[in-house]
Amino acid sequence: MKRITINDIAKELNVTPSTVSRALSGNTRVSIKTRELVANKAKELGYQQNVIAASLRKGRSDTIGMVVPRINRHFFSNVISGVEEILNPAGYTLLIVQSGENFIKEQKAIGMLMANHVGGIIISLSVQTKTYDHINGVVKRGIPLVQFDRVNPDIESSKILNDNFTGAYLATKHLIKSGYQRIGHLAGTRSLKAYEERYRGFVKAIEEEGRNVEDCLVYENTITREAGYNSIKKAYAHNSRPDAVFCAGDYAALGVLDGLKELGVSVPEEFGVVGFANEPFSELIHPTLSTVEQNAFEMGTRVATAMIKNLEGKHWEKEEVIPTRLIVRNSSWKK
Amino acid sequence: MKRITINDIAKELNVTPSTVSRALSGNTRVSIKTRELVANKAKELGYQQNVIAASLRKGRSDTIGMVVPRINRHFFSNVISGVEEILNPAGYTLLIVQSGENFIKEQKAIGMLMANHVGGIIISLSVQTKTYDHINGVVKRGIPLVQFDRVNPDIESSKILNDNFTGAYLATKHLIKSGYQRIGHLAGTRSLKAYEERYRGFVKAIEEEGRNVEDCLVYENTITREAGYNSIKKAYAHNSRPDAVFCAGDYAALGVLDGLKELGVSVPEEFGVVGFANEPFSELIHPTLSTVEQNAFEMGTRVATAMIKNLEGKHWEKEEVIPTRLIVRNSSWKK
DNA sequence: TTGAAAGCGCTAACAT
DNA sequence: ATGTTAGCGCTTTCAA
Repeated sequence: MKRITINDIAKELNVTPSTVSRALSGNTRVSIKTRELVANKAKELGYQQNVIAASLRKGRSDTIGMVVPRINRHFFSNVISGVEEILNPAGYTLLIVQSGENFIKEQKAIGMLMANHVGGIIISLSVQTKTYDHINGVVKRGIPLVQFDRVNPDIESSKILNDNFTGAYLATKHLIKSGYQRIGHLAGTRSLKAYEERYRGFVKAIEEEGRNVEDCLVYENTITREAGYNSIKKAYAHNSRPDAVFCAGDYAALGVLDGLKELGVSVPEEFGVVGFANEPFSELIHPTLSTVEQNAFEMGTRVATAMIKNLEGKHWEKEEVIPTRLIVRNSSWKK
Repeated sequence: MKRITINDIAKELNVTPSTVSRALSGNTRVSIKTRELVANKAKELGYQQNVIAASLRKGRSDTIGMVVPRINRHFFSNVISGVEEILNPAGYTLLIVQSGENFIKEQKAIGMLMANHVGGIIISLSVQTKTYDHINGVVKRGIPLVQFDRVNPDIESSKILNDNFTGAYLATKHLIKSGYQRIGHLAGTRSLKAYEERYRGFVKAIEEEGRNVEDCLVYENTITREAGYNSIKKAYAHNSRPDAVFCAGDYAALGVLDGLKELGVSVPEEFGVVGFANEPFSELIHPTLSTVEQNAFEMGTRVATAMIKNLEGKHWEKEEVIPTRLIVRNSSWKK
């Protein structure tokens, strides 16, 4: 079963391939009649454009590459959905690659996308990434770049970010207003701006109340369930134990709840917990977890919109910030 | 910044592009010395193959297309990871598209993949899909096809399946052995073979005990949390109410637990619940949910392996079944 | 062991 | 409004 090409259509209609090509792309310099003729014949023969040939000729393609750390994270898979929502109807195709939070794989992914001549690249950096030659290479080649969530601020590109600062600020403020006295923070790695911002939001809220951050228990690099569990156990051995924590991630918060249950501490009566990310499980556990919601889907649509702007030629380097929202559930007092 | 082509390398080395092409692909008909020379010059100039041009010329590409209902489902995103684990090291690139459980989008996705001249297609059908011309078109064009999980048995292709039957059988058997008397089943749509099999496994276990399926409460098309909730409420109004249910999905089981909590029925003392899929939340909720685990990652590696076999030319149509495993947690008695 | 030449299917500049 | 021509970068047959 041979594929139908524009030459086949041209022959059947006694016109040249150029005319068919123009007709198919809706060029107005082809008569309406011919355009209809071509369209009908194309449908009749079951013609399907060979986009490979087209992009070779045009020197660019309508495929957009996207590099994410992990596809099976709620946040990323929803950003992807948002991106597709915009990109597909606009005629673009998404090529998704996972870096697996691995620097080498991230480099390879970029190389693969370049070899495939993608029209643009969307990326959220791996935690391991500390050097940026591979990303700069993309920019140097003139390929439109959009960074999101885990971005490098020094690279020239559109950047779409979550409002981590405000989310963290509101979460901490909420714990304070709820009457908790000694509020701790389980932070992520400071080298990632997202976590750094959450830390800063926490600090702002604490200081605004005239309290002293030095008095707060802050654990760094504590984002897994296990780390959360261990840290609350350790905190309880501390002489100035906290009575609430704001966690930079829901998994850490989950670990904290595990530990508190084991210690026989009641939540939210004796201890308040707020997480970050609104993972699907956060409303399913007991008690349900107060958390900060990131609008992943909207982030995706904004990412895609920025990419299209870039593809349309305008040097679109705007930095956009997506608002976050505090969701109060049962792991903290409603106040 | 112009891209380096094999012509650039050829000119610098005073050989022809053909030689460079052969050298780069490791053809032994090129002298070792020339091959080294070419390799070094390629690295020096930063050459990167233009896979678009190569696949146009070769008439096939090393890109594999994959159509899944939704990327943000635990099961599918893990199958994808498994596929990538095998495909990427073998030099293939995965192009992922979501059908969003929508028939039209599924058709479009297939069309897009064909237009991109993918070397093969991997698919798990949408729930809506009832006609199969688009899939048959793939087979007719001679493009290797691998179906997984949600497959159409009549289409000639490799098929990788979960052992839904045994999983369901073991789950139901477990409820019986635990001493529950009247066991119900929340089923999925019967038009999907996976759900049909789960139903059959349930029936087999029931009948094997000399019980009568007609006595069991079976609700069809009940896989969401809400549907699970509603059905348990309805079941409790029933004159021969069940004291256990095997659910074809974890979300329905979650809804059942919601309903039971509201009804003041204690689990597992008065009522047993087993789900299916081992969704991440199933071990986080209270009580933790007994369920049937599907090995999504392994399914992915098997899918990819089957695809490679097909690409290597052998007509590889084997049907493979991945074992499932019962995980007993606190929503049913351990027996 | 290497070169010459053709062509994959399409688009676009330049005719007419 | 349509045709002519060239070529994107690569692979591959045929020839030397």
